[in-house]
Amino acid sequence: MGPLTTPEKGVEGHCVDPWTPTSNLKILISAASPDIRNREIERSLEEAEVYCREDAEEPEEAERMTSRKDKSLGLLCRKFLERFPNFPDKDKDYDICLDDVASELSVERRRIYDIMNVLESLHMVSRSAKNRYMWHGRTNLSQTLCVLQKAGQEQGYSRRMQQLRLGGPHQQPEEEEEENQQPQQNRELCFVELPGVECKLASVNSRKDKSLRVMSQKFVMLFLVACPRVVSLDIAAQILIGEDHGEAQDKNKFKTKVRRLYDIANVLRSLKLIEKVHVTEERGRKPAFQWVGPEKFQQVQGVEETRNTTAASCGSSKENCSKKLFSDKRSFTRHPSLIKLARSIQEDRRRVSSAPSSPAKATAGDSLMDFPNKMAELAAICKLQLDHESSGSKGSETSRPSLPRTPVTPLTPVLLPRQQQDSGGGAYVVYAPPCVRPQPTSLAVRSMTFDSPTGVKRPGAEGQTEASPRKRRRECKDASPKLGEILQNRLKSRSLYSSRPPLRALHLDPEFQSSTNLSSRHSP
DNA sequence: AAATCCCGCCAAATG
DNA sequence: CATTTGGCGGGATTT
Repeated sequence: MGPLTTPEKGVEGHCVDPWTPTSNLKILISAASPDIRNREIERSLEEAEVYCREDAEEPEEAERMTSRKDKSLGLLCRKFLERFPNFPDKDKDYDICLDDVASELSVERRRIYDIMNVLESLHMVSRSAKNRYMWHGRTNLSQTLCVLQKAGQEQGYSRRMQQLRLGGPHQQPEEEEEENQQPQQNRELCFVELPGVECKLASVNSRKDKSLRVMSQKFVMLFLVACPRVVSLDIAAQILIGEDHGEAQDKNKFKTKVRRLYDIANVLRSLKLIEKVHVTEERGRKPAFQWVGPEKFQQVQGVEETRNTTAASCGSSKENCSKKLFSDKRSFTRHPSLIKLARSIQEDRRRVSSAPSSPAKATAGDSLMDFPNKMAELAAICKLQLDHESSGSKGSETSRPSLPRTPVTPLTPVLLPRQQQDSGGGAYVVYAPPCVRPQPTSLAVRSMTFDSPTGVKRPGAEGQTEASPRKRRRECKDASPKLGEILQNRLKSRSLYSSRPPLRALHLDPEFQSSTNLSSRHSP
C-alpha cells in the first residue's frame, strides 16, 4: 500500500545542505564585480523572491514579478540541482521524492518529470521506486558521456550532421556513400545504459521509452561527435526525427521535436554542459548550442574495454561500453564495485583536469581534431572568464569548483567577438572553426550553409504535409481553465515590462554581450 | 515574424 | 479504478 507513497518527513533537510534563500546570494555577491555578475545577482534575487512566497495565494502580489523566464525549466532545474552535490557521498543515499521536490520548488509534477528524464538520461539520477529517484550527481557522468560518444559514433551521427550541414535540408541520408563503415546496427538505439548504475526496478525501457530520455541521450551524442562541438536545433531535430521509426517528416513533427529539444537543452544548460550560441553564416545566424562540458572522459566501465586504446573511435562493439536495452527483458547489470572504481578514478581525474586547459593528449582521445588554434584557445579563455559561474558549490566544502568548468576547450571552437561589422551578413559573432580548411576533417565546417530564413520549411515535406495534422484532442481548447491563466499571464507580463529592462537572455550566454553591443551599434 | 518554450490535457503505464 | 508518468501541441512570451 503506502510504503513509498508518502515521503517520510525524516529526510526533510535533504541531508547536508539545506538550501536557504540567501546562501546562493551570498556566494554570488561575494564573487560579484562586473556588471555581468550584477545581472546574475538580480536574477537570483528574483529567484529568492519566488522562493520566499509561502502561501499559495496572492495572485497579484506574489506573481507580479514572475515572467516566463522565472518559470523556465532551466531555472527550475538549476534550483533543483542546487540542492544536491555534484559528487555525492557514496555512502549516503540521496533519494529524491518527486512530491517533495515538486512542492518545494512549487511546480507541477509534470515539470519535474522533464528534468528527471534528462538527468536520468545522463545517469545523474535513477529511478529507485515509484515516486523516487536516487541522486548520483556527476559521479558517472564521465562514463556516461564516454558511452554516449561511442554510441553516437556507431550511429554515424557525425556523418549525418555533416551531410545536413552542407547539404542543406536533405531528407534521409540515403546517400549511403561508399562508407565502408557499415554500421550494422542501423536500427534505432534505445536507452543507453551504464554497466553499473541505473535501470533498476522501474521501467527504463518500457517500450514507449522513445522520447525525452532517449532523445536527450541522442542529443548529447550529437554534441560529442560533432567536430566543432556545436549543434543547431534544426540539425538535431532533423536527425532525431529521422531516427524515429521511418519518416513522417511532418512539419508538425519537426516543431514538436524542436520543442522537446529546447526542453532538453534547458536542463543541459543548467548542468552547464552546453551553452547557447549562434552559428553565423551568410544567411544570418542560426541558434545553436555548444558543448562546454568535459571533453575527455575516461572510459572505464567496460572492464576489458580499458585495454582498448583507440580512444578516438573505440571501434569496439557496443556490448563493451554501451548496453542497449531493447526488448522487454530488463537486463540490468550491476557492478557496485565498478561504480566505486569509477568514482575514485573520477575523483582523480577531476583534480588533474582542473589544471588550465590541458591540450589534447592524456587519453589520446579524439586526435582528429588536434590542431593548435591559439586564437581559439585565447578566446576560449576570455569566454571562460566571462562565463565564470556560480553554481555547483553553494556552501559545501566538498563541492570544489566542479570539474566541467576548466576542461572546456582544449580544442573546442569558440566564438570570436568581431568588432568590425562585416559586410552585409551582419555577423557580429563568427563561429571560428578550429580547422578552417587545412584538415580534411574540416569539411564539416567549411560551409555552414544550411536552411534559409524560412527555416523549418522544406520542399519535400511540403507536398504531402497536410495529410493529417493529427490534432487528436487538444482541439477542445475549452476556455474554462485557460481564461484565468490568460488573465494572470497578462497581468504578469504587464508588470514585467515595467520592472525589467531588456537584458536578460544572458547569464549563460557568452555571446550575449557582444551581440547586444554590436547589434545596437550596427544592426544587420 | 521567428524563436522559445510554458502549461497542462489526457493517454499510457503502473499500482 | 487510482496514480504516476510523460507525450504532445496550443499558444503565450521573447527576441
